[in-house]
Amino acid sequence: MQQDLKSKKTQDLILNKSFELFYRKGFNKTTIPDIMKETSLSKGAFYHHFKNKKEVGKKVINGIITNRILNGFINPLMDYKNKNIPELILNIFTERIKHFSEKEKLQGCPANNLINEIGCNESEFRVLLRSLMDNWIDVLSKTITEGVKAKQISKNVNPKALAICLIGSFEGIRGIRKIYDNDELFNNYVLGIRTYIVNISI
Amino acid sequence: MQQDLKSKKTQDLILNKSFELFYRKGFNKTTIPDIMKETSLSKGAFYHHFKNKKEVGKKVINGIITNRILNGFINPLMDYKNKNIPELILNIFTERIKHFSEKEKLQGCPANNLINEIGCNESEFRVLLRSLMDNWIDVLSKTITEGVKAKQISKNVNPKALAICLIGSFEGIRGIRKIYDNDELFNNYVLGIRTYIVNISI
DNA sequence: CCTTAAACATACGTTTTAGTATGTTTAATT
DNA sequence: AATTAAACATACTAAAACGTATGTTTAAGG
Repeated sequence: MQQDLKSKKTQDLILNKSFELFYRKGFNKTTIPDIMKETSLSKGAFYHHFKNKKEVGKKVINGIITNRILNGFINPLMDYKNKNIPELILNIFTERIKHFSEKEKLQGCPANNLINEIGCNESEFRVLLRSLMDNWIDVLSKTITEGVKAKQISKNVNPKALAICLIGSFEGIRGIRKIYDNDELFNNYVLGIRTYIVNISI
Repeated sequence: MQQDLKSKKTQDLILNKSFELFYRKGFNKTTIPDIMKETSLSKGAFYHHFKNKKEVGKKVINGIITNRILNGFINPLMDYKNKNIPELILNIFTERIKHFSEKEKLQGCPANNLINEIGCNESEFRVLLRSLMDNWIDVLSKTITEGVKAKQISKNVNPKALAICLIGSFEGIRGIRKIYDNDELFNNYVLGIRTYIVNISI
């Protein structure tokens, strides 16, 4: 049974380092030798545990990347009870952005990077990324619906449309931020979204 | 002098086909043999006219990609006189999206693709893409400012913040759309942005 | 017309990468 | 303790890519 643990540990090491490399260099620019250097393992180890880079990519999406979105942006939406929902949304989409690390500012969103790099070319990645996005959109829509029900948000608002605009703008800005060196873009984004949210709040 | 014309013609051919390939497969996945196959030219021709793929990339950004943004999204903002500016903005950011070709829906925005694929890793690309974005943000901000002056847009609106939110959401949505097969995302985006614009219009 | 240089094409050398095959070590089982 | 299989390491093959070097054709100029 201890062997299973060791196996799991090396697999996780490979997945974690692969994620870091995908995030930093992009999926296509990351080679298996790159991963080996980063893990200090050998090619034999890699091909013993994985079929190829694509399989690693799929597991990274389903594991690390999905968990990042879940922990950072979906789960915080779940416990909306006893909270002001416009405020909750502002917290998630604007307050949080102010505390991003330099790496997160410079390298954007791992999910969005993958979507843009290979979204339309790798059917298996597409499916995984899509269900991730579907889930995010769904949960956010439902939260907004609760906000409307609670009369905290104008009933003229289409919840799914708002959800998609929030997520889309967030990801778009995180992408564009990658070519800048300062926080002006983020600051303006925060301002613009706040105006939007304030205008639809009751 | 006819030789100059021919040279220009082959260079343009290489640049155009390269753009198509970058757009379809991504910059990193596109190889020089790919470009040669597409142009029906030889490697000799390529290296006679260009130093390497990176130089082609820079010229594609400065030429084709910049012109696409200029023609499609910046120049239409220029002649705002005698026009309702909220309406003009809605036209550019929402009406136009409805008439995108299948390719444009599936492959996203060439500029945004590049930004996300190599934005933080290729300093020379960064600079070019940034000045492109700076220009877009600037012109849109000024147009919005005119809208405020003309009392068509609420004076509570921060023009640059709105500009950045519009562009960011537009690019973000064009990216996410790449993993979907239908227009639902676009339709919801259009709804959400319309709500925003209507709310700040006078 | 002849020379020369530009506009290509072809062939080659080198490096990189994916993937495999085979060897070695480590841990579990009998 | 011996066996066996998993967990690696090392060595190798084949393919692809970049870039160059060299050959050939085409067009311009004297």
